[in-house]
Amino acid sequence: MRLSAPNTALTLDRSETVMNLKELSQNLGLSQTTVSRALNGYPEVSARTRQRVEQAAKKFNYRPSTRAKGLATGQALAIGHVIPLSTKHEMVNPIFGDFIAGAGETYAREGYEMMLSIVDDKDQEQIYRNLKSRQSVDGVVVHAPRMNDTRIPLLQALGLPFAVHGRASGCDLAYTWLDVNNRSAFARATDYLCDLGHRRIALINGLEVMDFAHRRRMGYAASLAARDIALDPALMRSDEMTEGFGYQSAREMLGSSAPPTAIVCSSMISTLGVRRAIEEMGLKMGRDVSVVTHDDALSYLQNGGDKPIFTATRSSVRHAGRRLAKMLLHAIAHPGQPPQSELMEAELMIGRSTGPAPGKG
Amino acid sequence: MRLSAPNTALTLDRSETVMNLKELSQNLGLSQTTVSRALNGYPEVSARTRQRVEQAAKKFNYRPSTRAKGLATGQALAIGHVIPLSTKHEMVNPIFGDFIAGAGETYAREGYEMMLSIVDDKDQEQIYRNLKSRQSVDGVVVHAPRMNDTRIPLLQALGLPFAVHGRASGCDLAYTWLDVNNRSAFARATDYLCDLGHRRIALINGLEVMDFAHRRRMGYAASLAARDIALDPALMRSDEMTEGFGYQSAREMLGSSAPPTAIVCSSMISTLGVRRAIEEMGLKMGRDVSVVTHDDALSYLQNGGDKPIFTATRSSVRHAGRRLAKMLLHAIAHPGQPPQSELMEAELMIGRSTGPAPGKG
DNA sequence: GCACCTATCCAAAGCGCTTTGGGGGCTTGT
DNA sequence: ACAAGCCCCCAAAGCGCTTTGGATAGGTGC
Repeated sequence: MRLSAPNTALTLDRSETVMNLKELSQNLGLSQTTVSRALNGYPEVSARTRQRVEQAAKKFNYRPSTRAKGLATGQALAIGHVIPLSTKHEMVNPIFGDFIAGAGETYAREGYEMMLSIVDDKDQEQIYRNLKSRQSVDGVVVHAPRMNDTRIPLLQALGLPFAVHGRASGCDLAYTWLDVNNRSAFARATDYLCDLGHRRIALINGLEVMDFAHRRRMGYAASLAARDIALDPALMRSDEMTEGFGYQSAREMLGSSAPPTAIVCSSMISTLGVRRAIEEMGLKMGRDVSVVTHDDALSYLQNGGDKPIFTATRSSVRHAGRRLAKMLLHAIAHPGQPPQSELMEAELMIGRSTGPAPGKG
Repeated sequence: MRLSAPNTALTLDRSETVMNLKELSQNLGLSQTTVSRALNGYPEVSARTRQRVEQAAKKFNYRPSTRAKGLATGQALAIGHVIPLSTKHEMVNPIFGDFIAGAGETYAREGYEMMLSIVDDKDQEQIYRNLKSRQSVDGVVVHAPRMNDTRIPLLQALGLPFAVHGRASGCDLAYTWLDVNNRSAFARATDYLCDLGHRRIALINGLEVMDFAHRRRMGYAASLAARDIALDPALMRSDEMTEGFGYQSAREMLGSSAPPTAIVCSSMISTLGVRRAIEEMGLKMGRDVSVVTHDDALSYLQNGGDKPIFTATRSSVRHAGRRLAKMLLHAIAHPGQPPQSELMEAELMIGRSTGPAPGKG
């Protein structure tokens, strides 16, 4: 016997069937053409008729089938997000949640859907070809671009509209992108530490095949170079930004014979590991070791308010999602126009994790 | 004047055009029927012809249009994931990334696509009705069920196949679900602490309108009750599981006149905040304060290997994603069958964050 | 009163696929 | 040699929508 919840009793029967345009128009005694036009805001329909149609549509809970509409119009009203899966740790970048939440807001507002594929690097090309030839999306967002990323020329060749979250150094094509100014952010972070008297400044970075990580290192290096501080390979680490990586790196570097007095770290998550290492070693963050991190403003990892825990270069990845989605939809709606791009400056927020270099206060 | 039609724009070579069945079959000198059958593995096609067709399809990079195929078959070959956005902090649950990575694996293997909507609670019902009437998905995954969750009867009434990640207490309908045994996990965690001599054990829990959080508290309470330890409201917190919440709660409770000697925490993220509080107060985790957390085995937050940092009840949310996706696809493929469900036991991993109660070692 | 608009509405042709209902050839059995 | 039986293949209908190219009716101007 089927149990019935409060309001389901009557709906169970009719519920399985979905009303279509034909039925709706028969119901109204109108042609499909007129009903379609009424609902899509065409002018060839009298106000009275339009109102009747809209009421009936609401009453019968009618909404056009995406598939049929797409087939007829040639649009998918969907955007694909292809999220690369880091093969090494099978890691899904923790920022995707927030980025996608931002993008999703925009899509919802514009009537688009979001299609997600999480794929291994080796399958990337196939996926894009699939998306194109199956025509399941009107465009795609490229996540986590690498240096000389091959996806960009591929998408351009395929003629599938796309927008990149970040940029790809070494790729001189024109395309739609939105990026944080990683270079200047990390230069400023390093400058700030230098100004506090630090000379041995470590960099705990993401994988440097990733474009953002490469740019961050450039910024870091430029800042040190400007003060004639030589780069010390022993103070530079680069890997996937897990908590464990931050811990491990900090632990090793701080335990070495020539430890850094400050650390610049590429991710809040890794920074949590850095803090763990610092405290485990009986040091005090902000006094014995200064830390600057990059903060993507993730919803579950707020870096304090007035007095942030960490000094950080801050840029909301969620906001980036919203913006980039808009840019892509714009590009899709105006195919002729040259691609837009946007470079956002991160703000340097001074928190409690930095202080004068030991012995220089 | 009409602007350049879609395929005449700045057409980079041939790329803009996508081959369709008609062209492919003309190219082969076969009917669409035969080509379609050849590609879909029907037996009415000779091996030789099938091979010819497959080769041509590969050569021309032909793949059937999802829309057209869906329209013809009535299937969407897509699953919807509707992710509720916590209105309070606009927070996207950090476990979604890993869950979705797991589910995505299954979908990819079975030829399904994943459709994501991130929506405010108030729009939930509309979204599900939309998904149903637009027929854009064959089924949906319900995330983050609450107690007496209204989505379950709604989906049942709509006749849209669904699977729930978790369960909804108070909902006595039969439906497909997969859950961790939260109650037993937290009972065991609490038992373990009690066995170590702890009597003042705090609970830092998720929002208790969420079903999982409610069950966890039940487990915690049952364990204490079994030892005649009274519940102390001052030791129980419940909110969204951010790092800040963990910090705040631990800070306040540990700083009170009757502090806990142990803490059970519902999330690794919050636990990082708990650790921060502990260390900031000059206490030592595992000696002054014991901590047990629940570990969803997120890819970027590994809890050590042989000697985990945290004692934890562990259950891979990614594995849950894989499994639940399979169960949903099964339900879709076999509409008549009664719903499956699966209760996974979390394993209790002993780490370095727990030790005998102070003064009882 | 007649030609001419304008305002509304409609029938029918696709969109690209699957699937039904045949229908030619070629092999068998007798 | 003829009918039956297969094996392969095809033409055409249909999925639910949009859109083209009229058609109809009522109002206008002369």
